[in-house]
Amino acid sequence: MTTETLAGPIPEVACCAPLVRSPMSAQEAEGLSKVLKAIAEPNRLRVLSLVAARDGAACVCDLTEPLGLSQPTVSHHLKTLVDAGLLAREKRGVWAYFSLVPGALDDVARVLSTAGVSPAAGSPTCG
Amino acid sequence: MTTETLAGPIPEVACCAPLVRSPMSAQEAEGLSKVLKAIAEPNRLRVLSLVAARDGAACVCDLTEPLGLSQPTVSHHLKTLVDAGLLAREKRGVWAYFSLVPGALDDVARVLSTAGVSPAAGSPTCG
DNA sequence: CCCAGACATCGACAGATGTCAATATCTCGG
DNA sequence: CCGAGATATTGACATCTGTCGATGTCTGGG
Repeated sequence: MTTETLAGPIPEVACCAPLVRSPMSAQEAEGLSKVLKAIAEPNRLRVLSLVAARDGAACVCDLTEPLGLSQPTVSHHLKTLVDAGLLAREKRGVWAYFSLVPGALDDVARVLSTAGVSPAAGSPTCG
Repeated sequence: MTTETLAGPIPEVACCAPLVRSPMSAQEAEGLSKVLKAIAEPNRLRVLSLVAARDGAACVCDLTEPLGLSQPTVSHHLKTLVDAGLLAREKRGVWAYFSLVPGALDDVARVLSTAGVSPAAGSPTCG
């Protein structure tokens, strides 16, 4: 058990759900909202930005200073982002390294985008 | 005066701020978070979806039933989305019609996307 | 002029959320 | 085995947020 089961099966963002296409069900909205709520917090946005800036891998101690938050609070935000499927956690020795999950942010972006609605972009693995 | 000044100058999402590019300042994160918080709510996601589905224009009375919410609550959510710059409000007679602000959701999508970081997509009007 | 209907605002309330201090857990070196 | 250091968890607290009922405001018809 490397604390893999954090809070379920990850909300799987909502691959292929253009938002601006057909009326969204309450259930779909709930799932997408979970991921968006994870992103829609100033300090978590900065976390994502900082992780990306450090070549995609950062530990907690790298983030407390630039964020100006306590260590528990940073850990809390990181857990939120991992649960949302946006960050991956890798324990390396004493340190825990967090990295962006490839494509996770892009999935969210694709759902919000209205460009994909018209028949133009061929999204992969979306059948 | 068609009730244009609702709650300020609109957070102007964050045209050209790739999120995954350089460490985001607290101020930038605050602004982007305001728009994302507006989107990151299940019923507001459904509002956007419903408005888009009705050819991009819907009044309050069109939304209360499918959402299962009271009229004041729907008005509240609509105001939040208008303040965030995602919806536009047009008073036509007794009815108030809400429509998607063209490009608003796409701006958010572009900020979240990591695709634009590598030199590939030529984003317009971003100099 | 007055009424009916659509929408906005207000006041109140329960639940969610961000934050920290204190503490627990885990890993490495000696 | 023990201590040091990094991270996770817990408990508490203030604040924010979504919701509704009641009420105010505006427009059009008679």
